Amino acid sequence: MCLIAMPPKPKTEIERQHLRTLIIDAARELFVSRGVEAVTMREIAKRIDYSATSIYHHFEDKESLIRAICDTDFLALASSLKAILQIPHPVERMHALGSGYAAFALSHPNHYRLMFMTEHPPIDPALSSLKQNNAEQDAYFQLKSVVKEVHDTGYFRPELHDVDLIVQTIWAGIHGVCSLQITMAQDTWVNWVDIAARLDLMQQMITHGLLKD
Amino acid sequence: MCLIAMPPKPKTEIERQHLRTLIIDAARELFVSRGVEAVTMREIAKRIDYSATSIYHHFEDKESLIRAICDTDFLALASSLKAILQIPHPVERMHALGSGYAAFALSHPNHYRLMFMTEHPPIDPALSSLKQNNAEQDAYFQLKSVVKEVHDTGYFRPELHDVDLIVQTIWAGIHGVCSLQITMAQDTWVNWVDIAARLDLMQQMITHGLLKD
DNA sequence: ACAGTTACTTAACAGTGTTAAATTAACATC
DNA sequence: GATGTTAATTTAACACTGTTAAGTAACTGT
Repeated sequence: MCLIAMPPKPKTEIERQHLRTLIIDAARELFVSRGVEAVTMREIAKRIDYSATSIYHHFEDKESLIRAICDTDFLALASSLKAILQIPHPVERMHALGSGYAAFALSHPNHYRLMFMTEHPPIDPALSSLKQNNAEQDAYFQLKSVVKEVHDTGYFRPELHDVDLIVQTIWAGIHGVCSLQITMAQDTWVNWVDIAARLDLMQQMITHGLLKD
Repeated sequence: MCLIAMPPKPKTEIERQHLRTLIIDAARELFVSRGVEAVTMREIAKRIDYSATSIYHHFEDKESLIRAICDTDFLALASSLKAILQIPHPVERMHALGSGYAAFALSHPNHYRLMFMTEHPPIDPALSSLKQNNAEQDAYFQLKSVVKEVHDTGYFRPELHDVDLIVQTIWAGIHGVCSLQITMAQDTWVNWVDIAARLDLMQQMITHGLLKD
């Protein structure tokens, strides 16, 4: 009987996975509530009653842990947008994707900050379980598909041809509203208008700015 | 004669200011080239041949130092836009302000990251030397003035009335392009189009989206 | 029964921002 | 001119960080 040190038995792969997700979940919860930098490895470990060192058995370093979380969050983002892909009219669908994306960003600000507002070392695709160009897992691809359809149907202004350019500009617009809200909403220098109104005007700007009259 | 310890004489206010700006300049240079988090207080001190501790005589902590730098950078941003305010036609001027802002962001990415992409504790206006609502010092005010003029001249779509809302949306658009570029340009997941083209389409989106046809 | 592997632990390292306790120099006063 | 005060700066130290080395206990295969 071991009361203090509680050591180990060789584990099955499934048990290893279990601890791995235990770490991820604890870390995510802490990261999300207080931000990545404020949370220490020791704290994550304490939360699941392990020593800090044991995290390093499952993740190379803190950055890897962060990216593992990002990975599942990219998936979560794409999943949260899946239902929208059912909307029949492509322009409506494009609009709804923007709103859905913003809803994700604003309701998971710390996830979002991690995913799109902090620089990460270049991704080793081998380590990521995410499938690029997959409508279930790749949010960029989801938007690109819709934009392509809107383009093919001839709704865009005639001078607009580069689908990637259009996608990246729409993305930038929505991202701009969300990221400004996340970092600067507390700032008193600016007299901030309601976020819903800002998002709405951005959407108008996107439609009026890109679509034929 | 003191060779090693080189200690102090009571300094005049002007000499104090001198060391203060010495610290700021050294810190800025390091921050800008490698980012805030990567630079240590000891390193800044070594750069100007002082001990780390002496920085704390001039700045309460690292965050204060960072904000002092931000402060001068906000001023630099507004200054860099001053010439644009001479452009006679308000719509042209609005467009040029967007380009000028983006040029600043993209040529000083680490300043920009500090100014608009990282959360700071709420500003104590007493500690800031910046004058709000001043055309020489407040970039938000600069844009707002132009937008107001465009609005008063009746160029905006008739349904657009809230000047702050318009300003914040234009800002979000340009900021979105710039911040996405700064954090994600290295990301290989997305097939990035040339930044100039993205900026250009955003500007088109702004004009077509907000102005009367 | 014994080695080897696995899963973990404690201890330690090198570094961080920051603070307390000297140290030294110039000034003001007697 | 000695003396005490004050200001500027230093070295030493603290509490903490991510991370690594070295150890330990339990299970496995032989």
